[in-house]
Amino acid sequence: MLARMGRLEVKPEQHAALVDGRPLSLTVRELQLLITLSEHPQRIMTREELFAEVWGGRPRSDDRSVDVYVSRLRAKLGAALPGRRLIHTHNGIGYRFSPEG
Amino acid sequence: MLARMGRLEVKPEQHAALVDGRPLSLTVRELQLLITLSEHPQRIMTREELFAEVWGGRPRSDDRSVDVYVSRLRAKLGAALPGRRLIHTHNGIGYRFSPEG
DNA sequence: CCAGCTGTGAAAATCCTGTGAACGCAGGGA
DNA sequence: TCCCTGCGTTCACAGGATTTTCACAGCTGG
Repeated sequence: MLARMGRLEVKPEQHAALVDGRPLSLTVRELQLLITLSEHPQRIMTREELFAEVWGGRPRSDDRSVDVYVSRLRAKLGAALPGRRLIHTHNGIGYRFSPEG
Repeated sequence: MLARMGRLEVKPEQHAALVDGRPLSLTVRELQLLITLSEHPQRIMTREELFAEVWGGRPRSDDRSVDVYVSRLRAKLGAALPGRRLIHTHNGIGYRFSPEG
């Protein structure tokens, strides 16, 4: 379970995510979220699915944790890979990880 | 309930429609409409039928929602599949989804 | 005590939806 | 031919819904 997509590498067993070989400084939650997303490339994942994988259980109906962590993750990915948008929003549904454009 | 027609794939349970494996960015309504149409290929569906499936209930007599969303859907499908017309108009009746030409 | 992580609330930004109206097009009749 | 009519297509917009981002307080480990 190791993934390389372009300049990004995700290594769950090493608790690491690398860009051009350099580790991103992600928190545990951010890394779990990135791992979860990257394990299902091009697939639209609902908030419920993401929450279940990263936090466990079901989110409160008004829980915004997933959104907040997607935002934080985007900020760090965006800093390391300017001009790329790896995580796409699907309004009313959830998020999709797209390693290639 | 999964449908593949040529380069187009409709996956209701994943809230997704793919062209060549890439998700179209459709809104919920657009996707519901595409799902409904694609579940009845080659069949002419009236506005009333489409409205009932996508919006629920009956449309006002002068409601243009179906037409507007067919137009929006065509625009996005046309962008992903140039030169193809998947949704045909049947004047005075409704619309027909035709995956093959 | 300090530094960093976490989740929550709320404001700001963005997107979706339905509606009215304008536009285009084809057919019929004068 | 020209005008009118009916119908479908598309544009524009306002209101509402959803997402993004920020700030903050609690917590933890050093």
